[in-house]
Amino acid sequence: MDAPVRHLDQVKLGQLGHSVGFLLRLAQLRAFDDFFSENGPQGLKPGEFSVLWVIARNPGIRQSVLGQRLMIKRAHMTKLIRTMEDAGFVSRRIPDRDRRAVELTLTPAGEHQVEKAAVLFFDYEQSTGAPLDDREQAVLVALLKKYVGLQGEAQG
Amino acid sequence: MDAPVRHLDQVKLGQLGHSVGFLLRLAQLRAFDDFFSENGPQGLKPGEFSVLWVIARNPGIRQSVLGQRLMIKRAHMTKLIRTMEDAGFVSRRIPDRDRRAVELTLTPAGEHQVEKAAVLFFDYEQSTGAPLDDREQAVLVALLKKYVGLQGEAQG
DNA sequence: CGAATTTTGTTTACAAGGAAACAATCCGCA
DNA sequence: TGCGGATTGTTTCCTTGTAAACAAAATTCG
Repeated sequence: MDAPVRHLDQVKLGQLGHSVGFLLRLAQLRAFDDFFSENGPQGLKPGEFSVLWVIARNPGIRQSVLGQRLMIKRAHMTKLIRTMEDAGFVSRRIPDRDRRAVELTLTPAGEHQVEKAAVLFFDYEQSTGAPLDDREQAVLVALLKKYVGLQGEAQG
Repeated sequence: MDAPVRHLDQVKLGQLGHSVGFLLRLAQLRAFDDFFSENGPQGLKPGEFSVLWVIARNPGIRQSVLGQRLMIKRAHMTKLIRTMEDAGFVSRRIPDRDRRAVELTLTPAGEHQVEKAAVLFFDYEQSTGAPLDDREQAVLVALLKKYVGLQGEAQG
């Protein structure tokens, strides 16, 4: 116990190894890495996919509501939407009732893109060597939903 | 079902609401927000704390090993360590056996800072209105550990 | 009505983090 | 010994995301 730590599994984490916040960060990085090793860097990035996916299920959704649900800040959402608009995937509409707002819908190209990407996005989660079996993964999902307050939401 | 979605809990997430990757992102943001609403923006940031904490428990740890364990990329670790060094919390030492490497230890000021911050960091997780009870939180932690491959590691 | 406040989105400036190229050192092996 | 490759850390550049100030429209409430 005298030589400096030089190997990964000698590192002592103490309480940190039991910290929800720390483990969440590691887990997210892992999920991210898994995703990118499956689906190369081509195609939609996770954030872009989630935006298109939610617009597809909620046509005409307001930009602010979309941002709140996905926890994307307004400043960032502006850039994200502009990128998707430039790519020809979403169209913006200013409603008459509230001319500050922006209502979002997918273009046909956007619809097509989401369909294609959805297969990759939702398949990799199961197929990839996720170290959890189905039961464990279900429990994890349930706990995370409760943690983030996503319980009785409309999900259809 | 005709008017555009304008309220948060009307938003339909579909499969996305059951996605581990998506939920992990939301959860991490929530944990982050919780932390910053408890402990103001003063003091150590989460990344800085984790670095100091691990150095405290593993004096002389190499910068590369620290980065691997905390999943911090080398380029970023360089900046983090420099910041901590400038703050007077960390000292760097080039060992003779391998003059590429850097061995890290805390200064007395660094030790003191970690002690002080640890209270905040580990207390907020329990105390804050975490929507999970103790049992649920324990299960969540266990599942996350398994997910990230943090099982038999030394944690003392 | 009409001034103060709030909401919505954009812009601008910045911080956090990652990718790639680089320099220095060490290791393997003929 | 010495050359090729791997490791370690740094630098530079770029992407992602945030904070703050702003503009325009809507809302509140006297």
